[in-house]
Amino acid sequence: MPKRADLSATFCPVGRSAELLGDRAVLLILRDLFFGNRRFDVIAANTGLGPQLVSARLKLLESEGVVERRAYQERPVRYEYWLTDKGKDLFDVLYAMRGWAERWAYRDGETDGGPAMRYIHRACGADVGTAVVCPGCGEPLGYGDLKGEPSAALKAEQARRAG
Amino acid sequence: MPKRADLSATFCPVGRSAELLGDRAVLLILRDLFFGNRRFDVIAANTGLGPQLVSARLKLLESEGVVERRAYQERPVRYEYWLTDKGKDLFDVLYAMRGWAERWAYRDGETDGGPAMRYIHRACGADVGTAVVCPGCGEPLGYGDLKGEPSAALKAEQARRAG
DNA sequence: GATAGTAACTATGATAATCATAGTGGCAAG
DNA sequence: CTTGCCACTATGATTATCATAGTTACTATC
Repeated sequence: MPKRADLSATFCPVGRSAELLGDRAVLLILRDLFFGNRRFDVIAANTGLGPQLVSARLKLLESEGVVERRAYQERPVRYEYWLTDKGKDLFDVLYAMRGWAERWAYRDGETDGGPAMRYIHRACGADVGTAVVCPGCGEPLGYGDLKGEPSAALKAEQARRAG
Repeated sequence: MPKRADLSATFCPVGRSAELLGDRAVLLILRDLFFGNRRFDVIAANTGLGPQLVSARLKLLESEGVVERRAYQERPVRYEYWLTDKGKDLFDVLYAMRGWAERWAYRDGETDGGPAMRYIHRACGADVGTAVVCPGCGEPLGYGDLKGEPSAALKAEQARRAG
């Protein structure tokens, strides 16, 4: 590839987002961060990405202010990666991607009846399906309002990757 | 690059979406399609992508059932690209990306006071800001419910690209 | 009827991002 | 003092991307 064209100059908001989010590695790493995986090796294993790519993307995300590197121990110094407020605010995007995939990206019989990832509204306990507004209580759904539960098939896959 | 790793095998819904959406060119083309640009050359000019990339991605989107190619004239045969239902359902993702960028991706003074792209709820006329539920009437917002109006700066940029 | 124009692509070659695999540095535990 | 853990960096083959130019199939103008 040549140097990838720079979109940060555009005034279009989708273009600006695409500059960061139009990258498979970035999306997968963000997914893991939202899932609560904060360690380098865990992210690398679970995304299936090589360490070089993970390293490059985490640096990028940090420079964009989406991710923050925190030492969780000295001697030897070890780091974890945490989402900043700007990063947490990307939840809506990932949640929309998940909703679309649940509706369109699975063949019949591929999931065990339900969605690949089930979300429960913490406030009222309702299964929200793929809605952006809780079907139980009508509240808008954002980061922190939801509790995710992977299906059996997804759990098995994650266990396989970690192992 | 080597052959890009295949994510379509994963059970994770974000992974499946990322397989298609984790690509700058795909996102930009989708943006244009939602904007109502359906002609090859218009899309190429407005996205700034080379014709080869546009061609490859439109073929991909068509094979994924997101886009449909329709002849709008015979002799010579000319095609337009239309979003399918599966494609239109991606609106939530692009809208979430736009919302995030409006909140985080502009420096002060870069936009002329308002957002780069303003959305009005057709049903009640309210400016929805970056909300997923109309702040005026409380209805959830989806594709077709909104009317977009680019800011002066964004309009100027689009005119420049088209010219 | 030769030339110019339009729309939707395809062809070519240089560049650089990606993957797989292996290796490094700092430290603790056995 | 060897093994293991964790967070990376280094290397080399592969291939996607960009910029630019060219092609195809017509219609319209001179």
